[in-house]
Amino acid sequence: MTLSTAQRVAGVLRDRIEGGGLPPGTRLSEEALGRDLGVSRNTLREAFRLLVHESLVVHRLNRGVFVRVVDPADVTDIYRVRAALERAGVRAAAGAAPALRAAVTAAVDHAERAAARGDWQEVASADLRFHRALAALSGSPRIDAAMDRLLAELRLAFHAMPSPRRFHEPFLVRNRALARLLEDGEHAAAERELTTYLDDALELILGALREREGENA
Amino acid sequence: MTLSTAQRVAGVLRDRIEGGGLPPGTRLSEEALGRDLGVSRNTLREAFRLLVHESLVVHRLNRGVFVRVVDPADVTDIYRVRAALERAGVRAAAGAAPALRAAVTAAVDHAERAAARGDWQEVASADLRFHRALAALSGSPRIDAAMDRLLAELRLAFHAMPSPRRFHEPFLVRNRALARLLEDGEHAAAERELTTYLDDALELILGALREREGENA
DNA sequence: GGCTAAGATATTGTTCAACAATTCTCAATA
DNA sequence: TATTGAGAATTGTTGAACAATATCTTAGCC
Repeated sequence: MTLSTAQRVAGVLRDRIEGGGLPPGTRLSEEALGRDLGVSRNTLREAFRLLVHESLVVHRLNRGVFVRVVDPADVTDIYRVRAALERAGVRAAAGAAPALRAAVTAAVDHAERAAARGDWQEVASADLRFHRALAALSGSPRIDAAMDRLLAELRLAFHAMPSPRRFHEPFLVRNRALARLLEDGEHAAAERELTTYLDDALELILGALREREGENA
Repeated sequence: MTLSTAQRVAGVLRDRIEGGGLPPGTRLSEEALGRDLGVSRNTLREAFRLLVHESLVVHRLNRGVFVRVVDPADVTDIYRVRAALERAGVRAAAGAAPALRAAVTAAVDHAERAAARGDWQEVASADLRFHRALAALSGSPRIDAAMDRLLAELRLAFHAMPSPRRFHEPFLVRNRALARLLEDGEHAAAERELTTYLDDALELILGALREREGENA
């Protein structure tokens, strides 16, 4: 066993949260969960800390931990950071390792193949990989880790999205265009396109969140 | 008491680490520290998690927690991320809230006053505040938090620096120049200057680390 | 009826003691 | 010198207990 119990428990909870089994806002009771998963409260608390670090849950003193609720302000902020990190990647594209540049194109290829066979879940996943690959062009472990955390947070917000197809389809062609600009060394143009790209995506998500907000009111 | 015991303990350890009382590489024994601070092992472990989150310590399974050792590769990476975040701030300067822009100038003023009276410790602190203020121009809570973590990590590396004056003095005038470019709306020039600025600072630190490396060999 | 306040209940925060699992130490051996 | 293996030391995990805090209930009041 190379993973601690707390790490395994955190893994189970992570899956349940990302799978929708534990919707945003749910309170994670120490006693109930500990009994359910067969671990002590102390170990469960260590698992909670790990998830707090991934910002999948929030911890409120004397009140417990809750599945993170990602509101429109959070989404806006996440896109601000993404813009900073992905732009840095695009800027570094010229001097990036060939393997890192290849990963960008590979992600776009993958997304297009998934779209061709109508697997929109996989398209969504490949799209996230594409953006992570953009940021990874910087060759920075800390930027990679930051992107992973940001995209995990964003996945929580995507739970509120109705149709993955409606959201991802328009961006397939833009991903390809962006990848081509990078291959051709058009860095300034790529940076400009990336900026408007992210702005448009943000607007789409905010629109969907507002709709869902309306439903629940 | 609005702070948990674990948070207070983490605070004590943070001070000891940043104050140099616990040098990089030191192993933090649960039994010894718990006895010293008068808290149980479980509480101490929660405090450790908080410090791991701040990346002041690292946790190795079954081996314990150690004060973080920041090596040249880390410093280089930290500067990569800083460049991404501070450049994003500079880019957002035009539309930033007046209070955020004022904070940049205020930090430069503060540093110059501290230098005038020879308080180089305070100059160092004001310099960090200046760079945090640059990143904060984005108006993003996540970028602010990320910068705080990065600068905390960097402070660990500064322990190896011989003279704060030798390192910070040359940058006083460049800080002022950068702030002025921002005030005058010269954003492109500011971004260029920031890039070379950070490259130069990185070289200086790496040089100092290499020197110290030589001493210990 | 609705509101406030006091008390009862449930949950988290912290400690302790014990044992299991893993790593480290170091002497004996080839 | 390198290796191995037993013993020591340390971390990982558990369960129970009590304290501190939050939440719920209910009695009393307007």
